[in-house]
Amino acid sequence: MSNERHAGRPSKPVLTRERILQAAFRLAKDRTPQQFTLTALAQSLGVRPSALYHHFDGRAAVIRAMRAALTSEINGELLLDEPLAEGLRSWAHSYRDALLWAPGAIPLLAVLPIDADELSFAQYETLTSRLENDGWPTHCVVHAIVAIESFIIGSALDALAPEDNMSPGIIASRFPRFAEAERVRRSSADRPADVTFDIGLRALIEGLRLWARRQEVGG
Amino acid sequence: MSNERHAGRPSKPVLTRERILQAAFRLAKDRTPQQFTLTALAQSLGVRPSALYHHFDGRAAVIRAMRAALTSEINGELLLDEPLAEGLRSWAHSYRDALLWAPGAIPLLAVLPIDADELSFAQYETLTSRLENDGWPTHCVVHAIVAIESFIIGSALDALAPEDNMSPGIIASRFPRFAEAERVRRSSADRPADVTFDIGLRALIEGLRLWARRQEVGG
DNA sequence: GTTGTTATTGAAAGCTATTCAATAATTTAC
DNA sequence: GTAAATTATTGAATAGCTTTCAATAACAAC
Repeated sequence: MSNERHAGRPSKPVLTRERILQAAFRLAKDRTPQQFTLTALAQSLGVRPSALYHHFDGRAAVIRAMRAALTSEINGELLLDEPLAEGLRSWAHSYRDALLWAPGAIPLLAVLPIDADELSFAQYETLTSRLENDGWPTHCVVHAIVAIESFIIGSALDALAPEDNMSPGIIASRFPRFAEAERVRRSSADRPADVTFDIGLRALIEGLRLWARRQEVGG
Repeated sequence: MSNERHAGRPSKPVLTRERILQAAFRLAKDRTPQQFTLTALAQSLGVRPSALYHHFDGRAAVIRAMRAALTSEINGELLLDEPLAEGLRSWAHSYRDALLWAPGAIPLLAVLPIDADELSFAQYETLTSRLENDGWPTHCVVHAIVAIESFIIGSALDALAPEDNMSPGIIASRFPRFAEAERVRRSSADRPADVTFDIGLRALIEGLRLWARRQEVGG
């Protein structure tokens, strides 16, 4: 029972950046950002909060590292799938999946100033090449990328909301048409938020492609 | 100089819910969520933090009230504009504008569990009616609404990022095609985020309309 | 005028992040 | 092999946060 640790360096190292990050993601899964504290993180690792400062510069640094870890989970290779629309969709799904893997982390990340990293730029470069090679005018490319990314992030936030968020319940009688439409949507086998994401994504990509075509012709 | 206030009820009431909310929005404009504290809010009102508890149940209640205020800024009437696509676009712009009016509030709101309120439901009901009257199949309606709303929220978050967020700067040489495409986008007179939002919104609406049409025919 | 209600201050408890000295184990240097 | 340096932890201390509650003073009702 002498699992007690004293002050001083432990015989076997207790913490690593990886272990801390793992615990951070575990914690983020079922905590609100306010409940995501270094105290709780330390406790889940059986360690004092100050010990974390040997591996990270503080709470914000932990969260930045989490974002980097999530970013690296996005599979940029998928962008090369054929045809283009297919590659875009696969990549977008991979992006959203990575975000949803740690639900509690999304608002956490949304709150920090975003410093686009190396890896994100690499993916943007790939995206740009694919779009341009497919005939998209240069001035359309970044608009398309940002629009898709915005949709992905908004959809991830939507997926966080409780599933019955859109069900008026008692209010149903006062908003009958919407209540019925929502009932229909929820009758699907899959999670409504997932279905909506796929539908919206396809629609957005198709709409952007049509727009880019018109830009091409019109000048 | 005897502006000093003692303990005890002041001669003229110092606080009202409205005054507190005004100050909260002012504060949210240039503070991160972490810096959005009741202490700071109280100070900006020349009052002690505990005084706020007479008007709101706490920090979360203040933020909820801010969300309600923002929601009421969204102009649902615009949904009735003709034609449908035009109404949708006006409404979406009004929605995003309301969010952007208090930039610091967006991450704040994104963090709280979202309890859709009366007013949101009313707008959803209007939306549903418009779409159905325009021939959209019932099972398409809520997917379309949620997709558009996700895009709006994602775009609002995007507009929060520093403007030069996407400019690789020194990294330009390593990602030449993207760097050039982004340079072109930023050469526009308007704020890039605003332009992208309008483009993406049109594309999304067009894509959704095409999809809904196909659903109509195919069953 | 007394009594009750209201809106504030002030004090206190219990969180939090962060800093830094103290400590002990390991690694390095000689 | 031992001394010195480095490393990874604990423990204590500070400062700021939210929240609760008693104390206070003005106003309102009767």
